[in-house]
Amino acid sequence: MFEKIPKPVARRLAIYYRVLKEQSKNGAETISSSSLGRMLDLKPSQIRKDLSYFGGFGKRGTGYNVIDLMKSIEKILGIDKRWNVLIIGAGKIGRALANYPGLIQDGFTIKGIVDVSEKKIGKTIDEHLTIEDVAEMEKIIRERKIEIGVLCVPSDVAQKVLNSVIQYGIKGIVNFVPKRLKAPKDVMIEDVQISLSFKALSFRMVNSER
Amino acid sequence: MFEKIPKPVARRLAIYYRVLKEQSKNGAETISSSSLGRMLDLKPSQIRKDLSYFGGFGKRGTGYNVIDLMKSIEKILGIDKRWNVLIIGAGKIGRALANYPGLIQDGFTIKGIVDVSEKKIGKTIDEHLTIEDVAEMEKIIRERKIEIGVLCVPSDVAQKVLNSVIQYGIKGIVNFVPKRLKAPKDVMIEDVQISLSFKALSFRMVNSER
DNA sequence: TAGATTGTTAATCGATTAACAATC
DNA sequence: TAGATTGTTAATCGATTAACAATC
Repeated sequence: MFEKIPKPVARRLAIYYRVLKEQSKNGAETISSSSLGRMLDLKPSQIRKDLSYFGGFGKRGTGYNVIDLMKSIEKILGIDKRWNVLIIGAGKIGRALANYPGLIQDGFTIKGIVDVSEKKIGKTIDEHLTIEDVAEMEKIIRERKIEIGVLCVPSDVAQKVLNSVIQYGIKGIVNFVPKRLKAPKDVMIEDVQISLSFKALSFRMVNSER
Repeated sequence: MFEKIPKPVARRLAIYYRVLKEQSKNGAETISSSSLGRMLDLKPSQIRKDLSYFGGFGKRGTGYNVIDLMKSIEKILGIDKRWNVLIIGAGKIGRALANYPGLIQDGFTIKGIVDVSEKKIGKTIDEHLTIEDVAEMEKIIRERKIEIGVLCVPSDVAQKVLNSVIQYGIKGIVNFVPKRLKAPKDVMIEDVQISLSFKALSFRMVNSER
């Protein structure tokens, strides 16, 4: 029924979305695949193909209506609704994400942040989120209808913590832990591995003559 | 002369490196592509192929010597030396990275963090890094021989800041700004786009039936 | 109608994988 | 020698791109 969608497409849609949002603020009414391509250094045909997996959003001769396409991509990406998010681990990264405006703006609501450390529990982040006890996690997940967990715990406990949150019903994980985690296939994991990006950069800097 | 190396290889090497480091701590002496593959959910042939771009590191019948392979990958990735890093922008993300242990351990030395805000300049992060004035950036980059800049500034000034640091001689950028930045091709940019990962997760959660 | 731009097909390019001879 | 595992080739798979008819 559906044509298979290449993996890189989702991320590119999110990139198109970002540009469209910006363009709509600037008052642009329409945009063509070639102008979008120029802004993003992508081939126009790739943009058209990416969109074509989900429908025909453009008008021949004119291009795409900025607002309409933005709304359509919002639906495709599932950010036309808000997702309830729990941050697990109040270390540096966890706390930095707690009020990350990029997330809050685009459909993600941080409903809580938990940690094990006595010292951290009870502390407030930017006057509106209080670090809670990880022991309360099950209750928090169920009562606040948490759908996405952001894993920012030490590597050695990551798999254990993941197993718990999955038991409590979470279906999506953004994983900041530098470790391959196992989960049932109905649980989606997206890895954000900052230190891999640094190493990839190092590699490119060292091997750039090739 | 050299066979072209597929883009995903650098990141996988960094992943192999992580596992090898772990394994060497556990006292493992050798590892085979199939056991590594099992741990990482990768095909053994992919691992062997990835390594083969850079040499023959294994011994037939036995596998790879853990320490030797680790050292070899360190060289390939360019993390056998230390890189001097400047964090540009002392917002949440910038400050979180300032003492990120994952970086410090694996070859990256944070030599400074700068910001424009009067309020932030002079403040100390974790008792060992002081936020400096972005006006000092040129001096800092030249004197401390900064090679890598970590861009954590607001989107609207990102390209301008990037242009400056490139002028000051920086050759590598880890970009946390959600924007496509332009740079001469001898300057390497690695994008870390956290909000794209959240959107990609949302996409997968919504479209998982497909 | 003429010009612009889409949506889609088919060709190309790039990455992964299976298979197996080489060899420890 | 027999068993294990590499390094490498060739086949397969997946993603991108060019090309163009359709159509606004």
